[in-house]
Amino acid sequence: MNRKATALDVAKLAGVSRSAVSLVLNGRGDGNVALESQQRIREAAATLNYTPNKIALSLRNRQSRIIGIVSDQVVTSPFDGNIIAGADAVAREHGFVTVVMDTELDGSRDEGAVETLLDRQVDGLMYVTVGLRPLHVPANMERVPSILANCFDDRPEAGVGAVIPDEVRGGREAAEHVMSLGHRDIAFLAGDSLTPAAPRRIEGYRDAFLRAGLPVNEARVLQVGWDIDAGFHGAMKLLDGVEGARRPTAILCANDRLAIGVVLACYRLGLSVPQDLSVMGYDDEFRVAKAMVPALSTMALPLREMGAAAMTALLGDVTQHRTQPPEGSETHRVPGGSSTETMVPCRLVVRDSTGPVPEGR
Amino acid sequence: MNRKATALDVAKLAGVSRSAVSLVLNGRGDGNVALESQQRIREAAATLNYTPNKIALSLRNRQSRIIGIVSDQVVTSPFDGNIIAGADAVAREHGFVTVVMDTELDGSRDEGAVETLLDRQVDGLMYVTVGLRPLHVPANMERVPSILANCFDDRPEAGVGAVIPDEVRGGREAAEHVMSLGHRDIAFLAGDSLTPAAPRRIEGYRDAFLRAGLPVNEARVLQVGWDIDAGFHGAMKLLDGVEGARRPTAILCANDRLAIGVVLACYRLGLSVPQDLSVMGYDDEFRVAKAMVPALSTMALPLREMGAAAMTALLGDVTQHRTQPPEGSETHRVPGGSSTETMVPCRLVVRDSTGPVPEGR
DNA sequence: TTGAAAGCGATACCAG
DNA sequence: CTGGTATCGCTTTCAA
Repeated sequence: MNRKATALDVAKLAGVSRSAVSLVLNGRGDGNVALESQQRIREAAATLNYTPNKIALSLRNRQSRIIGIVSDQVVTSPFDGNIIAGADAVAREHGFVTVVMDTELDGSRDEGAVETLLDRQVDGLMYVTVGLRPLHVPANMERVPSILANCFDDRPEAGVGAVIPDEVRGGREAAEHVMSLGHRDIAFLAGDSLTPAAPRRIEGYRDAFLRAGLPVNEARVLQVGWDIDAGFHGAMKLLDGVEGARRPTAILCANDRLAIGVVLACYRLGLSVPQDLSVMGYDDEFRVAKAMVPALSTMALPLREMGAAAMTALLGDVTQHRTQPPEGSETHRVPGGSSTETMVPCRLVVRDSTGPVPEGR
Repeated sequence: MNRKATALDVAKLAGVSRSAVSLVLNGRGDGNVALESQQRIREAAATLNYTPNKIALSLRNRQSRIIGIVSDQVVTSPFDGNIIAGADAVAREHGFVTVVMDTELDGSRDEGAVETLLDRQVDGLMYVTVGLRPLHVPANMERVPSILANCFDDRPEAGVGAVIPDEVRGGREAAEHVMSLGHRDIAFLAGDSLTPAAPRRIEGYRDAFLRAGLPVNEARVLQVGWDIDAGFHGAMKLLDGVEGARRPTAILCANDRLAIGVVLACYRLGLSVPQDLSVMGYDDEFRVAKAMVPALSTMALPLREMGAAAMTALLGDVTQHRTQPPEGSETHRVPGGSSTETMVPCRLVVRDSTGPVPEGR
């Protein structure tokens, strides 16, 4: 627990002044400090195991190199987690650290979280949500460069930039995948209309039919919820007691857990996947989609990419911002730049739960 | 983006000195500052929306009020996530903030993470792992108060305290639960022996038989892995083509995903759960165990509690530590106090996947 | 080429 | 009861 070495300790050991230490260790030694002094300084720093105190640095530079992340719910979901992981990796590359505050779905807590983070002098702020949704951006967020990931500003003018997945396209490409296998009677088991994710995926599903010149059978679209049991009961409704020719040949699910429920229902009814019925998930949930029996074909959410893209944009803003302030001018956040909506495409993952349409259908 | 107000601004507006501001705002005003001055100071602070700069505070107090958390893999698992959530809640209550660095299972990165965190002057460190396991504690961790959650020091002397779940007891109580329903031929589908979790749960399973005065049938214990497909194939081995009377009547799984696989296999074989076979999970994974069809009986890991317990112990150490340093003494981390292993019990959750043993077994 | 000094923002001690 | 001053650790400017 010995106290860490300071620049002064290094200076003493090397027999020079603090300033010299600072210069040398920041690469501005050449042309300012004698070469032999530089050498001694570096050695001293090494033996003392010196690293500058980031807190002092932050105070001095008025820049903490901390990015605050406010999250819906990191906790229980792989979703936020992966976005944050992607963001964090980019931040780390640039010498930033992230601190995340989780509101655990208590919307009233986000103002406080932003406040705390701002008090800590974060250089930028990112708001991440588990599911795609409009966000009422906490008031103080605009005090520093900010960005939204997996959510978007609920005000029409879109004050804060956002990075979101292209759900419409995802839904469309999922449908096109099974269509390419010959399926025409395709059901869609959606989550709910509380968040825009399901509606957008459904929109994509409709687009696919439109593009293929096929009619959409609205009775095939069921909004059932998001969990395994919802998938199970939804599939039962679609399949149980329904004679073969009137059954859909493929079921698209709005997430992988629904797909588990569907497969469960199929097995219970003695149906094989994908021989009798093709099933698709959505999300490519870690340790689930790939490990299912059969392994799930699914539409992977580009979570890490979204996090990385969001952080890249944010860091751009942060560093730009930093060099800017003309000392005392009431700089308002410049619209433009990051205050746009960036759509990241989803990725089709074909595994074993989708196959050719059964003979005669 | 106007620069935040400083104590000096408040002092100016109130027409007093910085020191007065400091005293009043820290509750030490009475008896030191005139009442009317206090009033003016408070007003000034309010109108300027003043909050002290935490960075300056940290520098001054040599205490950052930041706890660093190094994690295996927050990202993709609800496991770490919940531990961290529990820890974070406690930290927040005490005015601390946590910053977590995820090594994403790259063991070589934890030294670096600890280094970064230490550079940031964290007041304490916590190491969290996804699965229970022995940990080679990174060298520098001992420079500040530290604790392990869901892992334990691999050195025999146990230098660093740890909070872990009582897996042996969990395994035993899971077995006792189905025994209480009349089951005697009980199989155990374990993960693997790479981590201590499965072996300990198996040990508990054996304990249950021992206590009940029953023999353990070692052929009923299968170490298959941790995923859905492993559960599926494990169950197939146990059930497929095996005549009724020679089948186990209950299968205990080392996690909930294995249990999903087992149920999948049962349905495929035309077996009902729990009428023909009782199935138990482990972990009580969020959005999985409860939503399964049938809802899974399981042994809940006390993740939040573990996180909370670990943070409570750590904070105790941190604050104690702080008042202690006799200025320049080579204080070594005192063994005792938190450097013990705390076992947190798991919680039996009975749902619909376990039931009375079938007639005649 | 080097060292001394001025902040960054806040606290605490100590004269006045 | 109050205000000046040193300090935390570092960077940067300015003289010597």
